[in-house]
Amino acid sequence: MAVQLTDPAQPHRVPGLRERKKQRTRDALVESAHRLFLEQGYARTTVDEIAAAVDVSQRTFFRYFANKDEVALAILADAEDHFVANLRERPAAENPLQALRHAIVRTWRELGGSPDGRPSSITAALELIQLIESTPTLLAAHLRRITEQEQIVAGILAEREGLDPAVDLRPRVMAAVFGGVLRSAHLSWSAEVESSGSEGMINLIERHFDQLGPALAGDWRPAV
Amino acid sequence: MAVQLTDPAQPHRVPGLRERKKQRTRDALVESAHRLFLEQGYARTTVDEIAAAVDVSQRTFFRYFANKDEVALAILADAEDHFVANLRERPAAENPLQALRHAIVRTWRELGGSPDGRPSSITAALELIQLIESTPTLLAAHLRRITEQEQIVAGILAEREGLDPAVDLRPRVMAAVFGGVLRSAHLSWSAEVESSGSEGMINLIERHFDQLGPALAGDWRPAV
DNA sequence: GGAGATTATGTCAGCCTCTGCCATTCGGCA
DNA sequence: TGCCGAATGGCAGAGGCTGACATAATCTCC
Repeated sequence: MAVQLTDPAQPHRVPGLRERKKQRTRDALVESAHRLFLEQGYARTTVDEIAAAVDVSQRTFFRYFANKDEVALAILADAEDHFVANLRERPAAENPLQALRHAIVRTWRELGGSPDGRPSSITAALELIQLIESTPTLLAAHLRRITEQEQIVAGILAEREGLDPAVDLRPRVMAAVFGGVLRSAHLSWSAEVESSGSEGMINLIERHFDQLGPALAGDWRPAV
Repeated sequence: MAVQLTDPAQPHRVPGLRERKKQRTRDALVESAHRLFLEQGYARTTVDEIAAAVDVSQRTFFRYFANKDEVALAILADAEDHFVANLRERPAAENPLQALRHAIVRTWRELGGSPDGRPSSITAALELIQLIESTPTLLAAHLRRITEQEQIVAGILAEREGLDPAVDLRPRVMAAVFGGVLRSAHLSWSAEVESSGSEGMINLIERHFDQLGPALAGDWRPAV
């Protein structure tokens, strides 16, 4: 989830200088951190370096991000927000699995298709996924965030279907399954030698979804 | 995975004093750490405290465990080993989903049923699961371990079915789904006010598995 | 436009996790 | 008994992270 630094109570007011400055500092920290992590690795980059790159004290860094993980994973927050929004907009006619699948594919397409001003939020996202898969510490933090997202997804699904998530287990099970499939796709993607861009990622996600039915089917014998 | 400190090359030789001492130190560290974590919380317990409780230097602690997470999660290693062994022993006639389900249920029954000498490895495991769910740092580390386990599970499934895991996505998808279902069950269990023992856990796992089919089914309308 | 209230930032001290290095001690074994 | 390798302890230090306090920047209202 992208942090909302501006006051949400006054949606149409131009944020003051203070807010704009904070946003700029935050963005600069995320960008510098991302660049440094890619250049020298996550562990070999210190918080002091990141702060220095933005000309800010270390203490200030920790006022923007609770820890080093957070600044690294911030890049995925955008995508996650998009996904949640997309899921909420899926037509009621779709069943949960369809809605999830369409929402995630659409999210990747949106991020990949439109270079929205910035060079590309998608490039950074894909770079980050590779970094995550090769950095145990980051992977752990990422997985925790993912499971939090799953709770939200479960809530949306329950709402869609008019179910009480405290009683009916299906939303949570579905969200967990979805999370698993997605993680598996990410892993496959990052393991590829030439990790293709968002097209390759979308392709892998689709293929993994396609295997969900066959995997759960009783008999695996007939080859894929 | 329970660390094997004794020399595996000579299975029938009585381990020497040195090995036994190391095993005792390790066990003591795990036990003390677990007790302290439950008493005062994970974050509020320092490594120094744990080491002091076993009368060992901090430096020695870090020779046994790579980090603080590891000593906490060590308690689940036994259960994980049991599970992997159980999965390998499932008859070939069972399909993957059945094999996974039976293996995990059997694992919990074994741990819960036979108080094997020690007061109860199961009690500690259940306590730990609750601790994990209420401690973000631990949860992150736990999730990372779980996903590593999933790779192993995927390998076993591929072997069972005679598939090449590099080509066929089904083993990995199945392993990821299984991991998701299990994690969901753990979460449900730990959220219960009066978290019943292993019986309650087994019951929840069964119920979550039962919801797997219905969750993936097209139509959710007919209530559970 | 300025006084005073808010808020962001910097500095500093300090705790905790984790690591490398070297000296010492302990168990295994001839 | 004496030697060798393994385990341990102590120490110094890097790096993540936090609380407390002072300073500087912005905002608000007159």
